[in-house]
Amino acid sequence: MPEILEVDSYRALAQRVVGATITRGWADVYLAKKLSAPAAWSRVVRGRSVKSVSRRGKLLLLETDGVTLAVRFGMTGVLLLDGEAGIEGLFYGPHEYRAQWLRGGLEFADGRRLVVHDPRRLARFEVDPDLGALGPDALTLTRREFDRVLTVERGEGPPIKARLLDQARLAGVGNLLGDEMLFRAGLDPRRGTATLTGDERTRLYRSLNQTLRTLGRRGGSHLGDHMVARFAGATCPKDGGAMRSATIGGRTTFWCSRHQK
DNA sequence: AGAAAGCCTCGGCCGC
DNA sequence: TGCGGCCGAGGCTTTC
Repeated sequence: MPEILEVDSYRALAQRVVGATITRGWADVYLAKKLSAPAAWSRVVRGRSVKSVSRRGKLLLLETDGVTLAVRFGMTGVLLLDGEAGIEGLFYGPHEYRAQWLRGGLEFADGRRLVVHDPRRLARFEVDPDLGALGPDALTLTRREFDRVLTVERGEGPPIKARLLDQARLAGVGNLLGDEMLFRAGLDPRRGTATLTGDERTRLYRSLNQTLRTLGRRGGSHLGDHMVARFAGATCPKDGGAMRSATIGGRTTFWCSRHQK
């Protein structure tokens, strides 16, 4: 579930530990998969103090004196601070938290605990992540940056949906946000990226911003207008057209056959 | 039983 | 025809 909006709320939660000193860190073998060894996390984090907290796309960043600690949340990761969730609830998966699904975290000198709850174990800890591998952040994307996101080297380029999900080009948009912004922009997700006209690019840029603001206000990536029609045989809530679905960019995609051209 | 909102790797093939 | 890089498929993992 975590797309950029959820991770941004995790960031806001984690902001509260700025200034705190880490006394202990732990991680299970999955959470530590990108590290040299499972024990590396404990070793690296001990004694560090948190200088600042930020986010790049779906990656949460904790700057400490010396290293940058990062968290990827995968599909079901949630950040908890002393049992308080960074978000309201999960769309998929359980709507409850279980101790057995706490996969790792940090403990501070003041007694607080920041932990990752992740039933499906696709969340990952990282140390000094390569931020160069990520495109510009979707929440602060300028029009100029967006035009670069849509720049294609050859031919028609990938389907526009696939390009929006490509974290190396644009950081933060996941499957649900991608579908919602295309739904609002009235664009067929299968369209080759380079086939978009100037007007369509403008429409999509506005839709991206509007989608992020609106769903941010509503409280999550799963609260988009097209969500009620995310099943086989659904009818478009906007114009009653038949909804279609296919795998695009590796993810299940839904769109309206009538107003998304 | 099948599909799931993320990410990573690999192999095929596209276009120069 | 050769090559680099792009792009999609598949896998990971567990749950409902």
